[in-house]
Amino acid sequence: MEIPSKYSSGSVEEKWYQYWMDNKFFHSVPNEKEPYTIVIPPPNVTGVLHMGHMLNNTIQDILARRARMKGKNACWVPGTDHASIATEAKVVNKLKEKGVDKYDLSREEFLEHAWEWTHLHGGIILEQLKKLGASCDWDRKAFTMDEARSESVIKVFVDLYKKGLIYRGVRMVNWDPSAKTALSDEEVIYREVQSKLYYLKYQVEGEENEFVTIATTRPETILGDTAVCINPEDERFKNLKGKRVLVPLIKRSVPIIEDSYVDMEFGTGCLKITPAHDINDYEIGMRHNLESVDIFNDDGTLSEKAQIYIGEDRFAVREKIVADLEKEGTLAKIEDYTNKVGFSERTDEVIEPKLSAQWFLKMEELVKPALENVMNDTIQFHPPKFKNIYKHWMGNIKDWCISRQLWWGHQIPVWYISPSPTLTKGEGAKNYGYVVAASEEDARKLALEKHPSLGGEGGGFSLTRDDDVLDTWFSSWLWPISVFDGIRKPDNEEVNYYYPTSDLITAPDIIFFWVARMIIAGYEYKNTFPFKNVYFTGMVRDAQRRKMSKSLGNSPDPLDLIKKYGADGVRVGMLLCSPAGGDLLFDESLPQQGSGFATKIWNSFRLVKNWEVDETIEQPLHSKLAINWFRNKLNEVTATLDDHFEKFRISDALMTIYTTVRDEFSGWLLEIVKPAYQQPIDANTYAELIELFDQLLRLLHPFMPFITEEIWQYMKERKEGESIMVERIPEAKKFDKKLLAAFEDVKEAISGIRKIRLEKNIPNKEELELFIQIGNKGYHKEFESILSKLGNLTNMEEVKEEVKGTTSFRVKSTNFYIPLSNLIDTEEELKKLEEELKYAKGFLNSVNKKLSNEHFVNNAPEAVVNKEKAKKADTESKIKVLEERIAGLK
RNA sequence: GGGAGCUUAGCUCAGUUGGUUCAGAGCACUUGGUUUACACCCAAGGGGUCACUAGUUCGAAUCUAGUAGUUCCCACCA
Repeated sequence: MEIPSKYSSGSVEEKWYQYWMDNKFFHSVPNEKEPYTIVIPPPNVTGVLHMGHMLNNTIQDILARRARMKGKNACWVPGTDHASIATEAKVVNKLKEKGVDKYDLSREEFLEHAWEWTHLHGGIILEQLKKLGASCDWDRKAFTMDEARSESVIKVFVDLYKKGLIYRGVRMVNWDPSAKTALSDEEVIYREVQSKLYYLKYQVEGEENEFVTIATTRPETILGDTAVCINPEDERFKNLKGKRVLVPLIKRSVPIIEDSYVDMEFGTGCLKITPAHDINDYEIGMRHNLESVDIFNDDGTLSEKAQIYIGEDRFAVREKIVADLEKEGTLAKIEDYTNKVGFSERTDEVIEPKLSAQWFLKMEELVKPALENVMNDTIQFHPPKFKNIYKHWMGNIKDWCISRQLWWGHQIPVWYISPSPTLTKGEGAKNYGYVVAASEEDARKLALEKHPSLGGEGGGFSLTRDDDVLDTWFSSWLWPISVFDGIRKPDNEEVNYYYPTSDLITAPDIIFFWVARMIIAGYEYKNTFPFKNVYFTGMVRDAQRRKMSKSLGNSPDPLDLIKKYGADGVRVGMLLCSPAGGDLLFDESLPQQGSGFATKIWNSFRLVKNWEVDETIEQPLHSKLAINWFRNKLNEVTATLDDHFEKFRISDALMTIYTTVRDEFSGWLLEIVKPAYQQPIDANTYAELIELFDQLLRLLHPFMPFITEEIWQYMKERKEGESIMVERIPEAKKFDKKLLAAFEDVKEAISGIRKIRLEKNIPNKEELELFIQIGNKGYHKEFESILSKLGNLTNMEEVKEEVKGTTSFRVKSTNFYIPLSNLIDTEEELKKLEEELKYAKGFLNSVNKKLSNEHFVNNAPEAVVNKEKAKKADTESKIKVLEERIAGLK
C-alpha cells in the first residue's frame, strides 16, 4: 500500500466522518453497558460557530470518545436553543431591512417569519461542529422549541404553578427599551461609564429665593419626581422639614420627606425621588406613600405623563433638558462622574428600571438541594473555585422573573377569562381572573370547574392567552431531562438509563443562567443531580488578552482554521494551553503547532511502514531492549493519562501524549530500532513496533480522531466497519520504575556524548571510543548496545581509573571518557572540571550542614535522613573522582 | 461597598499530603546541524531570591498573618 508523503487533512477528515456516520458509531441506545452521557450546551439556533464553541466542543468530544473507547456506552446529545430575545432581535432587524415593522405584523405573521429564519439558519452551527469531528449522536438532535421540549416546558410551568411557586406580580423589573421586554437580573450587565453629575435647584414653594439643590445623573427623570428626600439627622436642612418644593420646568409641587436611606455625605445630601424609575426610589416611595409617575414609554421615549418632550428619546431629552434648565437658571453646576450603568446582555441597550406586571418563580425552597449538593461535592465543579461563586449566588437568590414581552418563545400557558356580557351585568359582576393549563381545552375545563356559573344559564365565556413568552432559560434548565423526554414521560427507559448525565462542559459566564438552574430543575424533577461533574472552560481571548469580538476583528473563523490546519491541528491547538477555568490566549501559532504535530505523527508512521521487513534476520539486542523499555513507558503514560483525566486536566493529558509521541516514541524508540540506510528490519521488531504504534494511536484518538483513524486503517488490512474509534483504549498496567529510571541514565549518557560532539565539532558520522569508569550509580551495562548505537561508538571499555588524554562527562557517579587525538583542550577541560567540583563541594557542604544539625537528625523521618546520607556518600565519591581527574590533567 | 481567587523562566501555566534532582513543562530565545521519516525537523544550551515582609518548623514555592499588585463575582449610593 502506497502511503502519501503528505497528510492532507481535508479529504481525510471528510472521508472518515462520513464513514463513522455510515456505521452509526455515534449513535447510542440504552444497553447493558455503563452509560456515559453528555448534553451539549445548546448553541443559539441561528448562531455561527465561534472560538468558544470550538474549545468547548473539542473537550466534550475528547471525553465522549475516550469514554466510548473505555467500553462505556457514550451518548453525546446535540441540539440548539431558540434563544428567545437574541433570535427575536435578529428577526426584527431582518424585517426592518425589508422595511417591515414588527408591530405591523400579527403575532402569527411574525412567528412565521421567525420560523422561516430558523429553518434557514437553524442548525448551521451543528453542521459546523461535524467539521470539528464532534461525535454527537445526531439522531438525537433536539431543539428547545420542538414539540417534545415545548410540551415539557409548559408541563413544568403548570406544575410549578400548581405547587404555588409561580406567581404574577407588579414589580420593579429590568426593562430593555430596545427589545421592549423585561429581563431577569442575570441578563443585566453593569458597566462603569463616564457620565456627569448634575446639580439642580428646586425652588422651595412659597419662598421666591430659597432653593434646595439635589444631585442627579439622570436629569430627565425629574419629570417623574414625586418628592425630595433628606436624612432626618441632617442638621443643615432642619428648616426644610414639612415644606414642599417645585420641580424645575414643570413646577410640580412635591413634598420634602425624610428617610435615613439618604447619605448625607454624598452630593448635596438631598435626593430627588422618582419612584417609577429607580428601585431605591421605588422602595422609599412605598414607605412614604408617594405617587409613581411613569414618564417613559416602553421604547424609552417620554410619555404624556412627562408633560414635556413627549415622544422624544430619553437620551435626547437629557441633552435638551440640561440646556432648558440652564436657561431657567435652575442648573447649579455639572461635574464629571463615573458610575455604573446596567446594560442588556443581548441588545446592549441601557436598562430602564420599570414597574410592570410579570410572572415570577419563587426560588427560596427550590435552591436548597441544589446548593447543598454542590457544596458537599455530590456535583463536582472543576476548578472548585466556582463553588464559592455558586454558593454566594444561591444564598442571595431572588425570585426569577420568567416572563418576557416577546413573541419568539414558549407562550405562557395562562388564559384570562372573559365571561359573556350577561354574566358581568349587575350584581353577578366579578373578576373571573385566569386559569393555568397546558392547553386551551384544559383551560376551558378548568375555568368551568372554578366558576360553574360560566357554564350555567346565560353563561359562556372566551379565553385570552397571556401574550408573554417564557425566559429562554426556563426551557434550557430542563435540557438534561427534556432531551430524554423525561418531563413528559418521567419513567421512560431512556431517561432512566442516561440520566443523571456524566459531565457538563460549559463556560463560567452561564453558571447562574444555566448551570445552577439545571441543578435546581434536576432535583425538583428527577430528585437527583443532572450531572456528576461540571468542567468550566476559560474564555478564548487573543494574545493581548482581549476578548474575541467581531468589532475588534480578532476572532478567527473556526472553519478557516480547520481548512488551514486540519481539525486535528485545531483541536490540539485549542488544548495545548487551556487549563480548566483559565483563559485561553489564542493565536494562530497554536493550531500551527497542532498541525505540525500531525505531520510528525504522519512521518513517524511513514518511516515505520516503509521499512522492508526481513523474516530471516534476528532481532538485534538494542531493539529488543528498546521495545521492552517503551512498553513500560507506555504503561506509565497510560497511568498518567488516567490520572489527568480523572482530575479533568485535559491540557496536561494532551501534553503527556504529545511529548510521548514526539520524544519517547519518535525521538528515542524509532532512532534505536531504525535499521541502517536501505537495510531491512527484522520481523519481530517490526511487528512489535506496529503494535506499540497502535496503542499510541488509541491513546491519541480522542484528541486527534482523524489522523489516528487514517493511520490505523493504513496499518493493517481492515474490514469494513472496523474503526479505531470503537476499539478499546489501553488500560494502565504495571510498569518497572527501575527500568525506566535506568533508561533515563542511558539517555543522559547519550546526551553527554552528543554534547561533546557539539562542543568539539565532531560529526555524528565519526565513530568514537568510550571508556567507562563505573561508579555506584549512573551506568547500566545491560543497555550498552543502545549506548553504542546512538553514540556511534566503535569500542566501549570499562576502566578502573581515569583515562588520560581524554575529554569526559559524568552521569551520577559514573565517569565517561572519550579519547580525542589532538583535540583535547586541557585548559578548557580543567575549567569545566573545576566548576563541577565547586558545585559538588557546595552541594556536599549543604548536605553536611543538614546532617550535623541535631534537630534535623532527631526530628526528621528516618527515610529522609537516610536519603541525605546517601546524597552525602554519592557526592563524596563524585568529588573524589573529579579531584583525581583534575590531578591527572595537571 | 462586600466576597473569592491569583502573583513561580520573556509569555502561558504545572507543582497533589511541607522532606530524594522540587524549582518544572510548552512556547519563545541562543548555538550547531540539509545525519535520506520529518527544517512543520534534529541536537545542545541559557534563563526564576517561587510578589514582598514577618512568623511556625530541624526543614517552606507549599502552612499562618500582614503588605502591595492583579483578576473575577456580587451589590440600587443619587
